[in-house]
Amino acid sequence: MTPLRTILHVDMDAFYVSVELRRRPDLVGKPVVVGGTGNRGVIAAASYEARRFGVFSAMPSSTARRLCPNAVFLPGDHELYASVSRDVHQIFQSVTPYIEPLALDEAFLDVTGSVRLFGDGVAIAGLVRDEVWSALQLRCSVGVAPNKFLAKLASKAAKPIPRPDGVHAGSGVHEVRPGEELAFLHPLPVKALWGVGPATLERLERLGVHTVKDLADLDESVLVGAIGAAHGHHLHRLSWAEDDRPVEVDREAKSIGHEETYATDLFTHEELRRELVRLADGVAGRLRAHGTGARTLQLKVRFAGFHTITRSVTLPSAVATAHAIVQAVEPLLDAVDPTPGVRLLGVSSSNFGAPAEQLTFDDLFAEEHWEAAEQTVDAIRARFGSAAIGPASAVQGSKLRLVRRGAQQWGPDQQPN
DNA sequence: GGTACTCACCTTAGCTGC
DNA sequence: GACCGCAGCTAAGGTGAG
Repeated sequence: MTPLRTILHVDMDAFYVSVELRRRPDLVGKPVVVGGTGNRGVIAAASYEARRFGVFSAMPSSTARRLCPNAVFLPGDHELYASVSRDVHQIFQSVTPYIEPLALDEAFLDVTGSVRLFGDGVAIAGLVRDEVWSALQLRCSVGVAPNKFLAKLASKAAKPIPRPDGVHAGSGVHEVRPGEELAFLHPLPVKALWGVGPATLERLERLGVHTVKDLADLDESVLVGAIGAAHGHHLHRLSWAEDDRPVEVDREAKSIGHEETYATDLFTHEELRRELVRLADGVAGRLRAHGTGARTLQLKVRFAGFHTITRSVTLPSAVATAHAIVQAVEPLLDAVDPTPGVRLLGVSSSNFGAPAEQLTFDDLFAEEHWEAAEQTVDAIRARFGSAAIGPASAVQGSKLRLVRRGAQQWGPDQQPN
């Protein structure tokens, strides 16, 4: 029997849009979307007024334009949202040190040890909401429950509701009390469960499972047979409101990667290599910032028809320079036929460890020089910005294009005419 | 016909060493 | 030398989340 916990899930309401509205108050109450402005972009966030027209995050920008032609489309500013997110987390810190960030706009808070100081979970949720509003002029919804999974569903139940006739205010805070878990959980559609996406939903519906109760009543062995052992056991436990995962304060990243969709497809190895150098440069910089290196490097290629392949290589020792990453990944890229057209290229790194431990003396000597050079680049970027300097081989002729991290978070921008 | 980016985790298959 | 079972690793693809 696990001790009773009080977990909050705090979810900012239309976060990116709300941050934009602070500097564009003239747009308050209007349909506003933030995301990729180009035809290959997607929506990152939509105001509740835009949601009334069926516009939601992750929707292709072109679809959103069709559904809501009057919406104001704003390009995203990832660095600004990250900065505001840090301000929000400062407020969380005032009620508990046990914070697990899930994304820029949401986090779990374990406030079990804070109730004696601040009151019960609902009181703490109210405190957080009030402080976020008064300090930052941002709204959030809070779920209160004995575990993470229920807290997350509860925060969703507290959200504003966009309907064709208008936006209806949500409760702001929703609590699932101990003993009331199944009454809250079982009527929900099964796709509300964390871990049920389109593919799993289709398999579950083939078994006649539509609600969480249907899933709970299903024999666990049937579920495991349909969706696999790990996933099946996990979902079965969730359907009975069982979730003892702790709020993890210091989660270490296990992979670091960059990928980019291009406004127009690439057809030559020369173009691909140039993009590979840019991506490797970005990945290497982040590896060094984390004070680590990576042994496994993965190349991702998405072709014009959306078919995607991955190719990976595991090195004998970890690397942390763009030079070494390009050396490792380039042969994988050379084996790819780009003639169908490449719309996306990505490089990611995993299997972290201290770099350059097992190299030969000659390798080490050369790698040390690259590392020193790239550390100098890090220092220049820290002072003058990430677009101030970059590898010459990533630049074509006079067309300097050093995109800062997050600048194309939601797809390529609209192409100038 | 339209689908970004980043990260985590799982499954399956193949290979290697014992 | 051939084969088996097992564990561990790697590679590739898939799924899901926010």
